[in-house]
Amino acid sequence: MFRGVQHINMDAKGRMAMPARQREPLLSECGGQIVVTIDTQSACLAIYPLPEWERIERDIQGLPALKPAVKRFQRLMLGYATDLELDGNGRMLLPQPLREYARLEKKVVLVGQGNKLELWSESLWLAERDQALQDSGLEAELPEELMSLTL
Amino acid sequence: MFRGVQHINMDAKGRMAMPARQREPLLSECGGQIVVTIDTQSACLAIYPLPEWERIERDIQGLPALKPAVKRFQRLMLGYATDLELDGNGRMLLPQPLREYARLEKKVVLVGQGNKLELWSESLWLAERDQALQDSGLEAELPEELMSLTL
DNA sequence: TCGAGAAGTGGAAATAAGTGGGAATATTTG
DNA sequence: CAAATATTCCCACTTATTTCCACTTCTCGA
Repeated sequence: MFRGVQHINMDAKGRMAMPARQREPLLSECGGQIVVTIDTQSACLAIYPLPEWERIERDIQGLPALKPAVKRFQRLMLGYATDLELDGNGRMLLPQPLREYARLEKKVVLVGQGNKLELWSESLWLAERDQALQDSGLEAELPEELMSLTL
Repeated sequence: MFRGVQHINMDAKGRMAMPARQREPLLSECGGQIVVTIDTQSACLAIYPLPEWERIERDIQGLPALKPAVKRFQRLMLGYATDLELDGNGRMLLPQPLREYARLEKKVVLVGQGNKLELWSESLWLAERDQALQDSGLEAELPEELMSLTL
């Protein structure tokens, strides 16, 4: 399970050190083999351990490809999906197309989401977070499902 | 069950001694494994014993993620959720993103809330408490659910 | 009121993590 | 085919984190 928010610096070569806390599970679960793709809803990347991605990939390919919207979704998710390995120092080298998609600069944020990690540019993450916090302030805006949660 | 309000000092490294009163239940219930996340309504943190958090996590992940407001809520709650353990001296080390979110300085306040603990900066806690006390004076403002309580 | 034990606090040393640079290898291009 | 450029791999340094130990303060009981 991936949890926690971490602020990370990407170096000039596009390398990013995977924080030790997340590195352990990645190495033990899949020997450091991961898949990175885009999030089609937001300008961020999704990072999966290889076995988890393979399950998702099957699900995506099982969708009815005749529907144009589904087909487009498949193109994006599967198209951008890229195999990566952690190098000897536990760093990931992010390919340029992915970096561009998520507008990643030096400062990035890694966010645990249970079965996957999300990677954001710091500025976009802060904007997203503040929007979410505002939402929570306006009770009227919240879907009913949220109101009935027992926290 | 966590009860009581306690004023605590955080040291320069962000370490905070869990009061002995709360430490017992935490150690027996989950071996000192806890999860800390943010409260999206207020600038404070929520501290759960791991098993209790896992229940909540399931509930949150079961929500309809297609609604943008729900997705944002999930990102925040799951993203900030961080595993922690009590160290040999019964202290918690709070990660910086969480400390920043709740604006925690040296003086913090730990508030028992039954199944969880809340952690506040002392100054924000005092302001929140005074506000809550004022609200309670104005009966007209209180939701119906409150009015029907037997205290 | 004094003493013993528990709880809280602080800091230093050891270890681990993060960062940057450079050399070697591969790739592209003229 | 050679030169220039890009990529990968590896090593070394710096910074941060963790662990451990020792001291102080508080609490409870005699």
